[in-house]
Amino acid sequence: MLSRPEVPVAARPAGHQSLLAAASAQFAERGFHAVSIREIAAAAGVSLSALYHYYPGKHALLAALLHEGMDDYQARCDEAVAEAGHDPARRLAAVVGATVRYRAERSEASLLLMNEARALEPAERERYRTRQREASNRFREPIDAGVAAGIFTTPYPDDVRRTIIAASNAVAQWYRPDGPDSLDDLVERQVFLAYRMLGYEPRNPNARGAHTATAAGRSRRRSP
Amino acid sequence: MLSRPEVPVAARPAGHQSLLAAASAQFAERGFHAVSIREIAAAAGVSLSALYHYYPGKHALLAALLHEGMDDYQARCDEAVAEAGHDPARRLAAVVGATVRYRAERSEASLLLMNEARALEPAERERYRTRQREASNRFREPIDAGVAAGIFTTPYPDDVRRTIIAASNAVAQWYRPDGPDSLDDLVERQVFLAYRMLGYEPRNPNARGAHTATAAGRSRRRSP
DNA sequence: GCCTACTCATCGAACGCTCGTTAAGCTACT
DNA sequence: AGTAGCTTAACGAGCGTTCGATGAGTAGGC
Repeated sequence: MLSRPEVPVAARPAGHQSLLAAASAQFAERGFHAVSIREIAAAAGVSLSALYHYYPGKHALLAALLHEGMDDYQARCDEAVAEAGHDPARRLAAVVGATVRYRAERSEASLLLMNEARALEPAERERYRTRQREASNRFREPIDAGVAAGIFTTPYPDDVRRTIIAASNAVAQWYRPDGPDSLDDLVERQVFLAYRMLGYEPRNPNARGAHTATAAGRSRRRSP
Repeated sequence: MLSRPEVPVAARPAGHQSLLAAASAQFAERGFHAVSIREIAAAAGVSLSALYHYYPGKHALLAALLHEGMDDYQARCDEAVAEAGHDPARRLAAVVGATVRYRAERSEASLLLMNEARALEPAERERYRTRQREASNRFREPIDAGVAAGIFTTPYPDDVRRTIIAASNAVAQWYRPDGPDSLDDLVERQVFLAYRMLGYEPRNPNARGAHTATAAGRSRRRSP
């Protein structure tokens, strides 16, 4: 269906893999320009020039990390939205759930996606910004649909959308998987607050998680 | 009252002033490590060494910008909270209003405060992180007070607090003073959404801006 | 009233180091 | 034989920082 194949990754040499892991960790923590390729290579346990075997330069390595992270996030959103059906409230809950989960489970990649795009070279940055806009539109669509259908009664849908996005993204900065918070509960609370801001009244508000995600969405694995 | 004097700044030489302005602009747009001190000096119209007349190095320049921005933000918060009295709802509205206004009016400084702290050297970074925690506690205090008093009925005060902070901070990234949005209206909507999430019912919800800020807070100038 | 001493604000030139990048070569497998 | 997956060694550019000098302003002693 999509242009991206389903299985073919895996066969990445260990050096390549550890290079990506080291670069992702360092870029996310300290920022693209603060990290030298010598530090990345050392952390990955390979030589400086291994990087140039896989990428034409430092910027291309960053671009690869960003696009790969974005691919992953988009795939998760696609899956969640597909399960959600056509009800705007459920569609929005699916996007919020997928986003919060990605920010929490892949916080390193999330920090990269959110903070390091400005280090890309202009052409690549423009391509990436387009993908970011698409991601932001995933929230806009169900909100506008719900407002048009009259089930979301907020007078300020744009402000609500921006607030929901900001809150979901912020998860990458504070959530710790070893903390007291269960991720499922966090998603549920985020959706609850989103509904509150939208002025949405779920039909059976007492059913735990009725509008957050399906069981399949909660304990997710990429391959069955 | 405070240890900071009221008038003595002003007498900063033109070179110093333009150095700070250039550094702030460049650091905010491209990040600390992406900008060389030669670029800053060139943009400021002074020589490289002028920087070393005022600061012991590049990192100290960043630290000065961050602390000065934080001083400014804290002073605005102090003023707004002092005007708000003791009602938790009004106190929270004052903090949200001061924050949103600062993020909108001083978006360059805000981006610096939010994104560039990680470039500080460890000791200075720790000092700065403490100030950030203090700023975050300005939201916690009125929320907890309102919950304790029973006027905020949300079951999730921590999530609401994080969402309010994230939404207020995000203003620095999207608000444009030449856009269609009036800043006063934006503040009002942000406070409205905060109240919604908190489950707070203002006594006269139709009074425009009744709970956002006083007229003095809306059209503010530092000196009378 | 003027010389002296000193500080402030700024400059140009250089230093040593680290950066991203390149070139050339070496295994080990297919 | 050829390619995939690296290696060591070097290059030039640009980095943050340092040094010493210069001119303008200014306060104090005579």
